[in-house]
Amino acid sequence: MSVTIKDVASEAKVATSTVSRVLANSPKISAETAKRVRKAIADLNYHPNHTARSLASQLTKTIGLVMPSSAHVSFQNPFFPEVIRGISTEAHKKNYGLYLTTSQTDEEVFEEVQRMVQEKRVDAIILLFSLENDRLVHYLLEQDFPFVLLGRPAVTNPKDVWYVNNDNVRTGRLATEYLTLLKHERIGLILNRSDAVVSQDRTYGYKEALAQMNLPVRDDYLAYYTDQHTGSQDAFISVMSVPEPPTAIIAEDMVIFGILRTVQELGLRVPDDLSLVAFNNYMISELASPPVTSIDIQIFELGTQAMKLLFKQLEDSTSSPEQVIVPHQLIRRQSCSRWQK
Amino acid sequence: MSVTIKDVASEAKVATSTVSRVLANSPKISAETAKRVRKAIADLNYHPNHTARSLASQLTKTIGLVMPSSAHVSFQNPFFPEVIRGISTEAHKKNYGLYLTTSQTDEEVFEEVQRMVQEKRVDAIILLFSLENDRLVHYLLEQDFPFVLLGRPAVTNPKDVWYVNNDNVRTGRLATEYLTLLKHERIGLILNRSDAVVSQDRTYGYKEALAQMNLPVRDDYLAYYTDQHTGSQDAFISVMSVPEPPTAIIAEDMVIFGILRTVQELGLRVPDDLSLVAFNNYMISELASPPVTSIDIQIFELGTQAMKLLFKQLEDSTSSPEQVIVPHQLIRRQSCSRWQK
DNA sequence: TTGTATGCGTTATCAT
DNA sequence: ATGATAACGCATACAA
Repeated sequence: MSVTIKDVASEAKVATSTVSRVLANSPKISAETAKRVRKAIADLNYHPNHTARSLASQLTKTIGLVMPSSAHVSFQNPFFPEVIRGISTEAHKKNYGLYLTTSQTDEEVFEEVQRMVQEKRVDAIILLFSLENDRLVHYLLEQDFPFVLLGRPAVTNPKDVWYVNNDNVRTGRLATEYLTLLKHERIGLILNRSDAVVSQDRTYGYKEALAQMNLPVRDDYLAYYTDQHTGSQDAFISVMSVPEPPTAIIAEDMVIFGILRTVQELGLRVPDDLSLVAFNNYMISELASPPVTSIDIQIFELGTQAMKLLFKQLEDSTSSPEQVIVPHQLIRRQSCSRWQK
Repeated sequence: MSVTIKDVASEAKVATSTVSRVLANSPKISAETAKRVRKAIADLNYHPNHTARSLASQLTKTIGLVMPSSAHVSFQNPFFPEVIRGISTEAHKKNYGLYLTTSQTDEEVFEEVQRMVQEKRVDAIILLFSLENDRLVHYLLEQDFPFVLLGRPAVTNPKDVWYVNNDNVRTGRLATEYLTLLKHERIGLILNRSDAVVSQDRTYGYKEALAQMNLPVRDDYLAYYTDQHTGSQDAFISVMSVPEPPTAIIAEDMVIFGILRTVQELGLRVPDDLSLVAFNNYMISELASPPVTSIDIQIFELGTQAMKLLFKQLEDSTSSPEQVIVPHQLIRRQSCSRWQK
């Protein structure tokens, strides 16, 4: 078998507890013995067993990452890799590990989270998405299990939960206002699954902006899709097929990309015939032709902030929940133009 | 504290070992007591502690996933989310968890892997990429630690390692041959970091195909980038700037996407002025305008196969290494046309 | 079929 | 400052 703390202890002629103290950099240890122990550790190439440590300390030093069910949100969405990169960067600094959970259905996701919690597989959880009536949030709150939500919590008392979010009512409004300033009066909005809180917030902001300009909210200018790949195309086509179709469309980058192609097939030109504003500012919106105006939401930053918030919570579990709103920014490119009928 | 196996044992008036056996579905347990124990488990809402289990059984039931350093391969590459989805699907069936490691530099990646192994944090590892002179493969081989490589191992004896791969010499050749059949004689190849084995294999296949057609291999038609975002654009521009520039380009989907835009800026048309063949067939190549001909490599399948191979290896560690080659397929779309000078 | 006892590799609590 | 020793929660060899 592999070398354990006992081997180190006997090699350095001390007790295991002493070795443990050296490992923990305990101050009350003589420089003398510390040195001897370290030498033994090096000589034997000893490395503490993580599982045994976890059991004794009751800490796994692991964070559970919960992805949305792949049935709904395509893994193709660059949001997740990027936010995980942010989380990972921060977690790494404190030697925390990342445990990833990915399931097909919402039900399976819930079960996996339940297992993580009940089996004490992780110390805390980051939910990478927020849904309306989210069982996960309720469950974790109820279990008093440390977690951070990425997105706005759709619960009765949001201040009870630690979360990181963009102000998506404002991103929705900003996209819309920008287009109305360009004299657009018929603006379509295409978003993913309607039970996503982010979709709801953006819709709300969109409606606010329209109301402010005394423009009507037309339901046939609104579409939600579930499957990003096929659904978004359908949504676009249906929105464009109504009488007096929109002169501008707002949607996520990934969707805009597909739209760009359909637009071309229809013989339309962007931005002359149709203006486009995207959310999220993935790399793709910069590379598209034409480059697409998009609202940057600082995904990496969302990740680092989430991890930071989680550490805060773990350090002092009695402290009251904190929230962070990451700023957004409209990145203007070449997909919008002034509308002249 | 939470409810343990002892609580269940006393509740059901049996020994802890009996409870443990029921949990393990041991055959030598009377239906009677099994029932009583299960009731106690349900009543107390007992769930075995994963850490304690791991320590006693010396099994973590966790697989370590090793991503390439984010400094090199952008996380934006949809390959990773998709392959992880495949791995996850298979892992889920046997109740294995996924531990994710992501680092900035190659050095950090190595250190993280070392820690995973030494601290026994995972039972096995899947390397999601393969590099030339890969320290990781050598290290894991040397440590006799179970792992599966995604890609072709660049070691002296590949048959020593369990791996899943596409035949990338053939994908490289296929892309090239397809273009030569369309009468192209000047074909550019743009790939990412030159120390990636997949890039080397595709380059090899490309050269094979050219040789077969008695076409010269021109170094100025070849370009490698490290940063996908900016580097690939530079690579394309430099390849197109040579005397007698290529009439066709082969590259990864993500890169093709950027190329498509540059092509438009240059006033060229695809496929009339330039033909394009992509590798990997990400969703993006279908949505591009025009839709891009791409070689599908079944990324999801790569993931499931990797996990299956790993399970095989864990079940019988004495068995000799196995390899799986996942088939590829040319998906023809509208980015290629016959060349007529 | 079931119970007893020991081990898994640490940390933490008492002593000294 | 250091050493014994008891947890931590479960699995398992051995007994019965």
